[in-house]
Amino acid sequence: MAEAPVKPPAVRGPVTIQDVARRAGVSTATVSRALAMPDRVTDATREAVFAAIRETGYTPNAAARNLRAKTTKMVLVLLPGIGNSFFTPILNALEEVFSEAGYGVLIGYTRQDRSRETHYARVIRAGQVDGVLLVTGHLPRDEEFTHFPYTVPVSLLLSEMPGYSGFSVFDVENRAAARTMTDYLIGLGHRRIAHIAGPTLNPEANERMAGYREALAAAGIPFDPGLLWTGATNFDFASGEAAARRFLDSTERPTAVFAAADEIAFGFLRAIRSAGVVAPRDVSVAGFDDTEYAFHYDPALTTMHQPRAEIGRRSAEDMLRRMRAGGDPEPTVRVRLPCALVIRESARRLD
Amino acid sequence: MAEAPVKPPAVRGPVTIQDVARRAGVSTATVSRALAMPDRVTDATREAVFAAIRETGYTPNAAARNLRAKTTKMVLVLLPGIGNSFFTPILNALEEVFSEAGYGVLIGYTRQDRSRETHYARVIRAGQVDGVLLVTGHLPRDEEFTHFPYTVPVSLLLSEMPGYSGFSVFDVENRAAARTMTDYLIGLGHRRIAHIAGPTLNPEANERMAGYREALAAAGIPFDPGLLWTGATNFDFASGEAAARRFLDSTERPTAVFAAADEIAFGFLRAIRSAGVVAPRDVSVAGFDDTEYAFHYDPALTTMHQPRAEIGRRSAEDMLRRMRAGGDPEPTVRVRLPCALVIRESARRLD
DNA sequence: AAATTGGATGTAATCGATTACAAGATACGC
DNA sequence: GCGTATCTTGTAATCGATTACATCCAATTT
Repeated sequence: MAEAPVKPPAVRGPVTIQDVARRAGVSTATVSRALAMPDRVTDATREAVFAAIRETGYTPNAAARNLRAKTTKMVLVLLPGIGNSFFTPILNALEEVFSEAGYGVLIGYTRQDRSRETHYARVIRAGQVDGVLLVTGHLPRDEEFTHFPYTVPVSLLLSEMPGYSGFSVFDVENRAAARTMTDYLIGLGHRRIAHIAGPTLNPEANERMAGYREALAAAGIPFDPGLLWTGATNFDFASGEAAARRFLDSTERPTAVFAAADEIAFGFLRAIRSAGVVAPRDVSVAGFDDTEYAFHYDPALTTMHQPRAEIGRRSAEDMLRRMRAGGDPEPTVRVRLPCALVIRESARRLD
Repeated sequence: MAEAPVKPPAVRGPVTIQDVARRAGVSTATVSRALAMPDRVTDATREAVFAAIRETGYTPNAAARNLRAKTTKMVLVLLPGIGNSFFTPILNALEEVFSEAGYGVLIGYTRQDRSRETHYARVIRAGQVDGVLLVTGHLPRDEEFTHFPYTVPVSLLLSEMPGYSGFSVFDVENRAAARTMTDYLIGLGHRRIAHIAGPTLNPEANERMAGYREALAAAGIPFDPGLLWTGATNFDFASGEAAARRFLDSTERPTAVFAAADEIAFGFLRAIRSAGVVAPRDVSVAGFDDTEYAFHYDPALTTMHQPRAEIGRRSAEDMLRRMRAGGDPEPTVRVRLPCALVIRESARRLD
């Protein structure tokens, strides 16, 4: 008899409200009430119920509760599924707010795949979630989304969908931010400034491009189509590398390059370095996003800070408000946050 | 009459199996059967049911199904909630396999917070998920996890838990990998090799440290405690920066530094660079993980590749197998994958 | 032509919680 | 001492699907 035997949990298998009621000597209704409205039962009853719950290790069955309450306490977050480290702060903030409020966070990666979009649309229609947050840049191509009102509240994060309505939108002032960055580069004395644009079909990418052109125009610098590098299919390293080939092949290279995303800038920086071109010595480079690596890269990247965590937090709070409203047509909101210029090492004053 | 009015969906609000049954002129049992076992109903009936489903836009209610079937088709993935870009490939692979199999992926960030761990333990006990994947490095401190068998299958990813049993474990050969890396640095002519260890309490960090010491011993290099830099609280930039201060203050600096994680290496690289020390010119640096930035950093990082996506995929497949087994005590597995040395630019032969 | 077989379908119980309603108990006022 | 208001608790319906069992009908066998 070397050690005391480990005492197994009192009850194995699913403990139901019936078990608790029997043990506490009350009805299931009373157990339910003791849990939901503790002050509607006598002190003695409450004690007995809680004791029985403790002894049995009871946890209410979620499916039964959901069925009755027509609510699931779950939200679905749809992400594109590529370049995910960018989305991490958003996801983190969302999980923080939602789990605090007792909601579970279901994630779905659509990977731009239509069948995966319909898959998740079915999850929504099946009443498996109380709300949906789209961080994909577009609506799932499914009937669920072709008509307003939707069965559950829907929010758009980081991008808007002109022409559609019925959801809250949380994004940043892409155009103004790109304008600010370009103004900054111009202020450093640059006049031949290239822009590595994001995906052509992406609204944010186009806003950033517009901001870039706006700044040039305001400074009286004629727009040179040869310095607008499009063709990116994503905000990723590869797009930066493609741009680097263009840069290196140029007869007259730009003195500054403004990338539509940090990852694009990193891909660009790495690729030109292989050719012996170093930023900021030989060319100034700026990014957009202020991802965690912007600070830690070499050179530290001058970029526009996007308040990703704040977008996550605020959209989660708005979603909670709308979900709690029940079926009522709770008003949606349109939140557009400013970005902040973060000056680091990768761009410098032109000699 | 400028445009054709948009036709709203046939039915608004939740469509139940009753609605479909009524419309198809059959009983709810038949609808259910037409869906679950199409060959057990006549062609005509099946047609009628499917037509009714199409017309009404019916989707089975998940809660009702879960309640009856005692299954939720959901898995919970618990993550530490810090340094998340490292976990992204795992999460991606998990979502891919699970959603393909019709399972939803619920994420939870524990942030090492006890209350958050119990929160998610309650989610598990409530029968809200059919399986749990822990990527947190430790078991949630909750009664649910103090006794085997658990209510649902549990798997451990990236770390093991000596002394506990009942779950499948998927990790990498940390010790052998660290040995290989250290051997490689020794092979480059280095003898004063420092190791920036991971968190003291982290088993993987300790295995890597053991591999480092093993290699030194095998090469006949006496272990110098002054070159084992502990004190990291996480596998993050900050720990690398702290190590950099130690490096810069050293009277006799090591010629090579092996960091227990890529992010630690990046933090180290950036901090020494501020002091004018450049890798690999002045010091060779190696990492561990092979995160996406290892390739894109400057200098490109020599590191050990951890097959994160494969860990995600294989653990998901094992989990599916165990969940499908129902309540039977399906055997667990122990998968330990090898890492691969990835030679890039940050470490070089000692002159 | 009657008996038997098998396939298709319907009826109703079931999963586990919540909650409207009913009933019982207690206290209070007259 | 009795009626009424208030508070507590129990009974039973309900949420929407699945499925064991019963039933019905047509095809096959004798």
